[in-house]
Amino acid sequence: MRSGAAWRAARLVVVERTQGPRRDVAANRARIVAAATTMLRECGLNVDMRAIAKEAGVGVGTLYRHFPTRQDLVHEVTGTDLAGLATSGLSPDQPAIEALRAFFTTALTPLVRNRAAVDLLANAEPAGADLQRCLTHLTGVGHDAVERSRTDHTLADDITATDIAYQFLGTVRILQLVPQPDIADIGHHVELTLRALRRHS
Amino acid sequence: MRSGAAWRAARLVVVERTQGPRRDVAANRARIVAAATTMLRECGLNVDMRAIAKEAGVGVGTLYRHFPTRQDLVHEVTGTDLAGLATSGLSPDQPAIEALRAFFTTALTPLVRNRAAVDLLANAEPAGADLQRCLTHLTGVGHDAVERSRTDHTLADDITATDIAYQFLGTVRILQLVPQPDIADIGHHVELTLRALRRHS
DNA sequence: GCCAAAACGGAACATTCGTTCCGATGCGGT
DNA sequence: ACCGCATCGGAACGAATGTTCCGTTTTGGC
Repeated sequence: MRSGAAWRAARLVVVERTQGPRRDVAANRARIVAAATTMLRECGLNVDMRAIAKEAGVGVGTLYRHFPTRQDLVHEVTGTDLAGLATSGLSPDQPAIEALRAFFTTALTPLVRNRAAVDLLANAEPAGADLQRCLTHLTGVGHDAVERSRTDHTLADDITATDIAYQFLGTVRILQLVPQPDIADIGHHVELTLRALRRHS
Repeated sequence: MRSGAAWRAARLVVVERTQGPRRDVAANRARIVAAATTMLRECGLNVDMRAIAKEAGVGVGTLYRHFPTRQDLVHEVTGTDLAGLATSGLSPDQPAIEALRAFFTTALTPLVRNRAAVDLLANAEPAGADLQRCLTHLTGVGHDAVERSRTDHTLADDITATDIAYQFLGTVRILQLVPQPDIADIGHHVELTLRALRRHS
């Protein structure tokens, strides 16, 4: 046990951090994010944290200091790829059906190259928090589309906002099943989904 | 250690089993299947084997003697509920689109009350053996439908057998997301799916 | 009732994976 | 160059879960 005098001497060296984080901290964080991005994209949500740490060239302790839980890391990485879904809505000045086509295509295109993001939407437990948040946003978009269709009548009358949200997630699942989907596959399956929603004279 | 004479005496009692399994064996197997059916239906694929054994009133050892791996048990139980999918095809003497409606409805109705079966189809890894087998059967049905449509022209021209299989699985995912789906929900979402496949004059 | 084989129960083992802990390391201010 | 503290690496922990093993119990033919 240290004496009181020793404590006082030690305290003299206490220093305020003048600015920013240490250089190695920032570098490690960047390497972790880079490694996690690559591995989550390629392997899906179920990647071992140890594997990510190893790929990043750091210890698991370092990984957990930056991202206390697995979910924190997943959010950091999938946030980018889900942005097209989370931030965008229907562009104005278009019929409802065309706006939905644009929304679906824009949201799905970056998704299909990211297994983690697809897993998040296609395989998550129906009660999961992430999926619920996503459903809320999608239902909001669906609501806008139904509203818009009240003037342009491009959607079938029996389509609800919820239907649109579910159809989106069903399309995500379908694209997860297509091996190595390309732009044409996305276009085709979006087209089929739109036929389910569109008004047919 | 036993003497040689004792061994010989012991061997005299060896007897051929005249017929059938022991009574308790059959009873235990039945109880295991019953418990597993209930729990898998209600809780989905991720039920603890210990919980199934406990529910059945047997030890885990007994469970594993009857079903060496979890998959064996799952197959035993979901087989019944997937039968409508695995065994049935398109009924004859109907336009392709009507036959598909009947097939989808018949296959989906028993499914939605069985979380394990839904998990198997809606959340399985795209590369999983179970899903691949299912896809094969669905594609076969899809092929028949496309073929039939060559004479009755009730499906859109650009629909392929694969599209039909994917649309079915997309619908399973949608019904998994609907909270407590009833017959009306199944009918509605099947109807939407059929609009994606049907020819629109 | 006796006994050996069959079946049983459930503790123990093995593996996986998220997370925590702590002694070693090295950055940065003096 | 020194030294305290932030940071590091990775062993260790704990929980969940599939599977095995073995001492005990039950069954059924004699």
